Amino acid sequence: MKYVNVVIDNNTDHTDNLYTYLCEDDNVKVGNKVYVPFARGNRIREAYVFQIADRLTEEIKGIKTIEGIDPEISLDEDAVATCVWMKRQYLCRYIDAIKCFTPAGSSSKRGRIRTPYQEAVYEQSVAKKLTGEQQEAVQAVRPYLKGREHKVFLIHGVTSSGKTEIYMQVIADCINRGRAAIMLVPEISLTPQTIDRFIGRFGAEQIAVLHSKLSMGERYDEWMRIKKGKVKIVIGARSAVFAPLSNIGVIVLDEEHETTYKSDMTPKYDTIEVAVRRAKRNRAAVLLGSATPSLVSAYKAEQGEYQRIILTERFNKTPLPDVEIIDMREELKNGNKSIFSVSLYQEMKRTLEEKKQVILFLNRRGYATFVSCRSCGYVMKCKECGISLTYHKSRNEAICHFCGCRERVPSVCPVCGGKYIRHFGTGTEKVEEVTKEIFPEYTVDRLDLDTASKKGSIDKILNSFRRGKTNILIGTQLVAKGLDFSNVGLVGIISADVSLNVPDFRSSERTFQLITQAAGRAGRGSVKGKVLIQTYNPEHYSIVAAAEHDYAAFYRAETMIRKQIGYPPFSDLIQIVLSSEKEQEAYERCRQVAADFIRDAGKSEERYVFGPQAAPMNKIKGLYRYQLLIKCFPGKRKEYTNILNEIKMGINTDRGTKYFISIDINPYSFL
DNA sequence: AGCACGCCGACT
DNA sequence: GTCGGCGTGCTC
Repeated sequence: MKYVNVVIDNNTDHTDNLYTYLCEDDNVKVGNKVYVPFARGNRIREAYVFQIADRLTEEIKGIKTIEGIDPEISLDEDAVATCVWMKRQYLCRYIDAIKCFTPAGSSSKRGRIRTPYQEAVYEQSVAKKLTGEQQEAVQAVRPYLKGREHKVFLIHGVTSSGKTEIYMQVIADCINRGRAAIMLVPEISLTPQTIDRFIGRFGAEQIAVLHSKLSMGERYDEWMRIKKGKVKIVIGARSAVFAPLSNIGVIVLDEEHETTYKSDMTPKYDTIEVAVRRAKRNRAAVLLGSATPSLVSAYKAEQGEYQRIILTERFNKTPLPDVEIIDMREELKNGNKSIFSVSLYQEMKRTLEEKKQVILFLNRRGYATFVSCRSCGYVMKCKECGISLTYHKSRNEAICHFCGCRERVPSVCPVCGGKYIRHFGTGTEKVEEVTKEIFPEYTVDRLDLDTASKKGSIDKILNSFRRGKTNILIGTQLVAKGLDFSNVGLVGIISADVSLNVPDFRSSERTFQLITQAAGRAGRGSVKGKVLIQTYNPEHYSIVAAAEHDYAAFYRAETMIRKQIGYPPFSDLIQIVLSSEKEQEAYERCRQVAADFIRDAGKSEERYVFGPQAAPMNKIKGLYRYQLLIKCFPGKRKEYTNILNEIKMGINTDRGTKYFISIDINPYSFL
C-alpha cells in the first residue's frame, strides 16, 4: 500500500495542486498515468503520479483510492521533474507541462501502426570527409559524449559551413554509444532536405519525425515507437524537445536564434532552456548551431557558460558574397522616388541577362509604422527605451511600446529640418507589382505567408525556382531560411529599415540576422554572388556589420546598448497581459497587478516595472488588453516568479473574475 | 471549471 | 410543503 501525490488532468487553475490518494498496487511508479475518483461526484479522471510515499506526514480526511494504472502511458522521472521545473519557470499549470510530454492522440483502434516516412525511398548518404574545422568541432564534443558529461556548445558557423554534417557525425557517435539523440529544427516544413539527409544516413527505422502535419493517430504511434525505444533519433520542431526518449546523449538545435524556439502558447517555454535542462539531467551534450547566434547565446558563450566552436570556411570554398549598401537618401536627392534604387535595377538587369536568378527580399514584419525622415534617415525613438516609436494616426502621436510614453510627431525633421518626415510601414507589398512592370519579360513569383499558407504551395514555388522556371523570387523571411539554390546571382534587400525599426529592442539583432541569412542565399554554387541592401540608415552598425560579415563587430555594438538599457542578455523581460471585455477593467486590473508586484518585491523595484499601457495589439477576440513589462535582473528570477505566481493564484481564486492574466517570460515579440 | 449544498421566494 | 433559482465553497 502506497500513498501517491497526483496531478489531476483538469483544465482549470483551481485544481492545479497535488492530491493524495491511496494506491493498492505497490508497483506504482512516479510518472504513471492513473485513474482516480475526483470531487463530489467521484467521476473518474486521468491523473499523473508525481510523488510516492509509504506513510503520510499528516492525516488527510476522506482520502480516496486510485482506481487503476494506465499500462500504456507513463512519463519518466526526468519528465516529471521537468514538469515541476516548468511550472515554476514559466508559471504554467502542472497539467500544461504534462501535456507537452504526453501524446495528444489515442491508440489506433484498428491496431495498425501508422509510420510515415517508412515506405519512401531515400538516397543513401555516407559520412562525408570533414574539413579541418568540422573535424575539430566533432572532436570537441566527443569527449563529453564519451565521458557522459553535460556541456552546451555554441557552433557559430558561416552559412554553408557544413553544420549539418557535424550534427550527423556527432549523432552517429552518440548512437554508437547506445544513446539517443534529438535533432530540433525551427520549422519542419522548411527543412525537408535536412530530414532526407538524416533518413538517408541513418535509415528510416531508427528515426521518428514529429511535425504538425501528422494526424493525432500518427502522432500517437510515433510517440509509442519512441517510448518503446525503437527509435534512436527524433527530428522535429520545438515540441520534439519533449520526446519520450530515455538515455539522451545529445540534443541539437539548428538555427538556434530562430524565434520559433520560443513557444507563444501555454506553456510559454523556451526550447533552449528546456533542452539544457533535460540534457543536464541526462548528462548529455547540447549543440546550438547558427550562422548568426542570438545575442543571449553568444553572451553565454562569452561568459564561459557555453563552449564556442567557430567555423569560418564555407564547405564548398565559395567566397562570401560582396555586399553593397545603398543609401536611399541619395536616391531621393537624385529624384528617384521608386522602390528600386538605380544600382539595384541595373544589377538585376545584368544578373538576369547572365541567365542567373534574383531573390528580392522584403522583411515585411509587423504592422507597426515608424516615423522617419527620408532626407537624413532620422527615426523617432524612445529616449529611455531606445526602441522605435510607433505611429498612431488618430492623435498624430508616436508611442513607445515598452514604457508607454508619447511624443508629438514633428512636421519637420528635428535633425536636418527636412520636410520628408513621415510614417513608414507597409507599402512594400507593391514590390511584386512594380517588379513585373519593370521586368515584363521575366517570370516573377512571390513567397510569403499568404502564398505559402496553401498546402504544398511552398514546395511548388521553391521547386519552380530551383528548376530555373522562375527568374525573380520575391519573399519574406521564408526565403531567407536555409534554402539551397545554386544559381542565385543577386539578392536584393528592398528595405532594411522595415525590420530595423520594428518597435522591439531586438530589431537590430533581427536585422543583422535577416541580412546575413539573406546574403547567405547568394552565390552558393561556384559563382560568387552579390547582395544589395537598400536603406535610409546606411551607417547603422547592424547593417554595416552584416555587410562586412562581421559578427564580432555587431556583437560588441549591440551588447553595449543592451547593457546600458538593461535588456537581455543582461536581464529577463517579463510581459504580463491583463485582458477583459471592459477596457476600464483591463486597465484597472493591470494597475492592481503592478501595485501588488511592487508591494511584494519592494519599492526599490518600481523602476523596473513599465506600464500599465494598452498592449500593442490592443483588442483580440473582443478582449481589451493592457500590459506590464518587468525587467528582471540576474538573481531576481526566482523571487519575481514566486511573487507573480502568488498574484496569479489570487486572481484565479477570485470568483467573479471577468478578466484574464497571461504571463510570458522573455517573449519573442511584444506585438 | 464543475458540481453539490443550502438558503430563499413562488407556486401546486 | 417542495421546486428550482443561483451564490458559495471545495475538490485528496
